[in-house]
Formats: sequence, C-alpha cells, structure tokens
Amino acid sequence: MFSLEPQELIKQFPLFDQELASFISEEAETKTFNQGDVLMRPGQFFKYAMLVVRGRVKLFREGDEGEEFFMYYLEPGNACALSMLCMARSQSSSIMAVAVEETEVVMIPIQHMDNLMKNYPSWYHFVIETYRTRFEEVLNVIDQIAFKNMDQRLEWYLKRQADVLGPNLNLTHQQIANDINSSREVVSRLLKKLENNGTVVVERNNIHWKG
Amino acid sequence: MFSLEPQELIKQFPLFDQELASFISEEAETKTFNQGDVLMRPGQFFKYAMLVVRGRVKLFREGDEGEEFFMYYLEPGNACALSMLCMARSQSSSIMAVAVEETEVVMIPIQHMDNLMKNYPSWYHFVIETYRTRFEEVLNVIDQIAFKNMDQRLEWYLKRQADVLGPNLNLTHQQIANDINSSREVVSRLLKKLENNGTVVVERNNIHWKG
DNA sequence: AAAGTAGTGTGACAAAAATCACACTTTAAT
DNA sequence: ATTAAAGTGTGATTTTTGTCACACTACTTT
Repeated sequence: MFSLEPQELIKQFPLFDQELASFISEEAETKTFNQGDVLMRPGQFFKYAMLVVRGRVKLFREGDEGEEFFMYYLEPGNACALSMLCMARSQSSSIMAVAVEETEVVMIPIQHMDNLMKNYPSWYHFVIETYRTRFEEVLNVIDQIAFKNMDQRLEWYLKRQADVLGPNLNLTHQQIANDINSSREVVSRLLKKLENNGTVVVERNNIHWKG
Repeated sequence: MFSLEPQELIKQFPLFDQELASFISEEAETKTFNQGDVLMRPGQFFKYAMLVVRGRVKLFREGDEGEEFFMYYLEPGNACALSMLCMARSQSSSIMAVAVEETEVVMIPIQHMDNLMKNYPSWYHFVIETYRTRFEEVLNVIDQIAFKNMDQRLEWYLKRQADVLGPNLNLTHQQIANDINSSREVVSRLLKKLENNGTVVVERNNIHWKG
C-alpha cells in the first residue's frame, strides 16, 4: 500500500479540486489487485470507497445457479458506485467485481464519507456523476435484454467491448456466451451472421470489430 | 402549490432531521399530480428533486418501438433517484415516471442541492439510501430478465405488485403483458398455470395473489 | 333487450433460442 | 510426432415464447 500524489489524482479524476485531491492523497491508501482478484462479492460489507486509477475491473451479476451476466467495466477515472453505497448489505445475490488485469485502486475508508460530503463539494459532484453514469449504463442493459433479440444484444455487447478494449477482442465464443447468458453455439452462429454483414472478422480466440 | 409542515415531512421521511425538514418545508413547494400525469419523460431536464408524499408513481423504461417495461413504484417516503441526478441529460431513450393515482410531490429546486449536501448530513444520507435502494431494485430486475423464464418473471412481477398494491390486483392480462414485455396470450396461459398451483385466483380484471 | 366492446381461453403455427451430437481444426503438452 | 485439449462449425431436435385466428363471456351502452 502507498498513496498517490494529488496531481496524479486530479489527472485521473478531473472533477476533483485541489483540496479534495490533497485530502484523499493524505487519507486513502492505494492497493494493487492482480488479474482475477475479486474486489467485491455478493453479500459483502464495504469499508472503502474504491477509485480505479490503473487497470480494469469487470462488473457482473451472478444468478442463483452461478450464471454470469456482464454489466460494465470500471476503468481508470471511474469509481465503484456500489462501494460508495457504504451501508451494510447482505442480499442473496448481488454484484461481482473482478480485476481483468493488474489494477490499482485508491481505497478511501468509509469513515471519511461524512467529512468528504460536507466539506468537499467536488466530492459529492463526483459521487453524483458516478451514480448517474452507472444508473444510465444499467438502464441501457435493461433495454437490451428486455427489448432486443440475441443478435442485436450480441452486436451491442461487442460494440461495448470494443469501445473499452479496442477493436481486437481476445474472446472465445464461450466467454461471450457466458457474458450475455446465451450458449456457445448460438454465439457462433450469430457471429457468422455478423461476419457476413461485415460487422466483425472472426478468428480463433479473436473477434475483430469493424462496426 | 403549497408547502408541508416539517413534522409531516419527518413522518414520511424518517431519515430527515429537524433542521433539514424545516429547510425543505421553507424552500420547497408541493405539487399535486393527477392520475396519468407524467412526472418525468425521456430526455428531460430536471429543475427539482422530487419526493413523493402521497399517492404512487410508476417508473418504466420505454423501448425504441414504444414498448414499455415496468421497473418499480415510488411510494410515499420515496424519492425519485433520477430527479436527484440533476445535471443535464438528453439521451435517446430514458425512463418514464407516471402517477398511477393522485400524487403529491415535494419539489426541491435544484439550486439548493449544494447547500443541502454541505449543511445537512441527513440529506445526503437520504440521497445515498435512495440510490442504493433503486440500484438494488434495478439489479433485481436485471436478474429476472437475464436469468429467468416468463413463468418465474410473471410470478415475481405479481409478487412485487402485491407487495405494493395489496393482494387484489386490478390488472388485465394485457396490462401485465405490457409491463413485462410479453403478450396477452402468454400471460393468460401462465396465469392459468399459477392458478392451478394455487398461487393466484384469476378473475376478470382482477388477479388475487395468494403467494 | 340488442348491440357493441373489452377481456379472456385455446388451438395451431411460427420464430427465437437452447440443447444435443458429433465432426473438424488449431494449439499445447508429452 | 503423437496425443490431448481447447476452440469452432453445423445439422437436427426441443423448449420457450410470440403470433394468428377465432370463439366465448361479461360487462356497457343505447
């Protein structure tokens, strides 16, 4: 654990002002997670608000039978909205957050929240903005699964992946199927259709998005 | 428009402390919406944070082709999470909020937010709690449509309705179909199955939940 | 009371998606 | 180099859900 320079923080979080960055730099610690590490799991207490400064975190919902459903990525400059909903929780099935690469996270102990909210307006602007963004994101997910068919959902999924990871997606059909809660065969077939459209180029372990 | 006594507010919003309730009572206005009135529609600016003190508001998502998808109700003591995400927004398709009965809403002008956040800790606790609750709710919706079949989704839908509206649900099969984005015939058939299970009693314009 | 309308029931069929079976191909392991 | 493992392609079949057609019932309106 080590802390981060205020200037570095502001670069990642442009909404922060000088005093806020200094405070966080002073009081928060930085932790590095390895690929595959779980940052957050269902039914967990939070002792920190988590800000991603490097790497990438994948958020997904887990079903009762262990199914997974991809929600969104947290990237540098993002905060984990749920980690800021500090109060206790212990629901049957909640959300999972896993580092998909080596990831550096600023951890702000929960006991500073009152102070931050009260004395650092740029903090609560950031919090509000974080919620808004995530809420929108989640609503878009609902649109997709409520209103769209698999082919459109797959396309939307790939597009989002490409927006974050770049056009070269190192994904197997099985992994995609897991993320959108479908099956490998269905994904294979739909990918073929997208390839015929010219939307993607399909290779082993790799989908090239041309959207 | 008229304002509300602090004591009345606290009764509805137990998280509010005395000073907060006084401030809101002073600065906010109360507005009454009739059944069917739209409180919020896609791509709208918000000038107020809205707190429901009487009645009921239905929140649902609209699809590109005008489909609807029920999300949740706001009841007395609830606030509209999205109305508090004040900043400008104009997304293609967003959320709809409609009064399902005569509904009284406390409208807090957006320009008081900074002050409220800064000087009334019980306000931001309330805001955080509002977000948390809605976020959870929306995640549960995702679970249902991502992982469950229509029969289970219908059952869950009816259960939620019954939790809010009581066991006697004045709904037609068509209305239910609209809310869960299915079709009337499917709903009819599944209701029959639920009736055989003893989960509901089906009558014209009325479903009696026995869960 | 007759006619109209909204709500419901049900069979037949179509479409979307999941599942099964198995062939084949590329990469990794021994 | 041979085997094993992981990834992909594809037809056949089943399940789930949506659609169409039409009958029927219970309320409303005149």
